[in-house]
Amino acid sequence: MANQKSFHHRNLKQALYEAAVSLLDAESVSAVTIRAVARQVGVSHAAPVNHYRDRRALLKAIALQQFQLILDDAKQRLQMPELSPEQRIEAIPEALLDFGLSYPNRYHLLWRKDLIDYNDPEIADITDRLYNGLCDEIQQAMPDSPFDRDTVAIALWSLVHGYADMRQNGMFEDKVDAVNGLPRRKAMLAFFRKALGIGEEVRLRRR
Amino acid sequence: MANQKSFHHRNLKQALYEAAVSLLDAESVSAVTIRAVARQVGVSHAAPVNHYRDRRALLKAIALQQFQLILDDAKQRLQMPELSPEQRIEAIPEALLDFGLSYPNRYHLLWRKDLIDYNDPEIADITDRLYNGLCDEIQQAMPDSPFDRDTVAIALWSLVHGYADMRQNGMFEDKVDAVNGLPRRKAMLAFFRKALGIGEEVRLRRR
DNA sequence: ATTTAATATTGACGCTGTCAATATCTACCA
DNA sequence: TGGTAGATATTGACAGCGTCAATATTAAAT
Repeated sequence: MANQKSFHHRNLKQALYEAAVSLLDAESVSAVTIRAVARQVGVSHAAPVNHYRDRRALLKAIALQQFQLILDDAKQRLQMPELSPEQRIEAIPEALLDFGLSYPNRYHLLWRKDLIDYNDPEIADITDRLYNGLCDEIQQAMPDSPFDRDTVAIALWSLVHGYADMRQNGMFEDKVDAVNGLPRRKAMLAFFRKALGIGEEVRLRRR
Repeated sequence: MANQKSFHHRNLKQALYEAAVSLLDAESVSAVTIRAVARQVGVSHAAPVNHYRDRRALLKAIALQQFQLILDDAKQRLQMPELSPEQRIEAIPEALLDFGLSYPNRYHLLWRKDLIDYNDPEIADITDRLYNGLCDEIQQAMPDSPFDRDTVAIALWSLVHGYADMRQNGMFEDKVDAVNGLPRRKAMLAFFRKALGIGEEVRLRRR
């Protein structure tokens, strides 16, 4: 007999997860409902409870995975040879920014405190790893600064988070800086680099 | 006869608005439901429809009012005499930041694209006024820059928005910079000011 | 006073998350 | 092999939500 469509889904948990992410990317986080995900996979509305206790558990699973993707990307950037100090400092922010611009809905979910429990040990662990990683690089690259590590880290994090969030909600567009010809995102980081006080200045293209 | 509790609420629209803001501040935007607001005011669940077409209309009214408060605050800051160029540039960002830290739930609502329609003429008008105001001040204060106005405006806006948003979701706390003794929020702006290339440096307190 | 417009109520619909009771399948053990 | 225990899925229910339609009440205008 054909076991292709058995009563028991072969890997329902995985299927639910993928359907959820798909809905998240295509629609928004509000479209990621237990029932919609179940419908998408073709099971009954209460089937997911065996794999995800409730909606928040499903969203947490998604968030954890996305944080991991960002962390992996950042690690990979930091393994490149011969990085300048500012490149090392900007590795994690760039990873956050790339992710945020590539997957705006997933990114937005990561910072919804009504949906994600930041006191959850797993969530706290991975967000701490990202933040502490940034602080470490700042400490390494600029041990003498009129600001403590946290100030620089928070400023840099706020900058990329703010930009990613505003791009996600459509407030800004991705134009090119009219003076130096850089994409806005790069121009913004180059501007910020002046505050770091390390690295080269941006050269004027005209004027 | 006592007209205190007539069938027709004297000013239901205002009462609904106030109840909604109260719920928003005390709980979160998800607590601002048509039915909860109606309950709070003591009318039936469908009474609000006469004053706010639907939930989004209610949230829009709140958002408009809050944007106006921010704009008014910014205008007031800009009317102070003898402002330095960087003070003028930072007036609107500071107004955003103050508001965001004072009313985190209201602030968060302002940037929820699933709840607020940024193409709505009134919303677009007031957000444009804020953004253009910032650009104007930047243009005035630093006409010669290796970055165009928008880059500087977006960087500054992103910085304060990112910080306010992360404070709102609890990622950061309001500590004091361990090196220069400034509150994080001020230290962050002072750090950023270095990128502007105008104004004084922050002085070290120790080290 | 009577009509008209504004405003409020009641009840319904389909959606949601979640729970309890039931059904079915898998796996393991006698 | 047969049978049972545990995992997994279904069905049905409940309350809360936004929203609409039908109805009732009040205020204002004629």
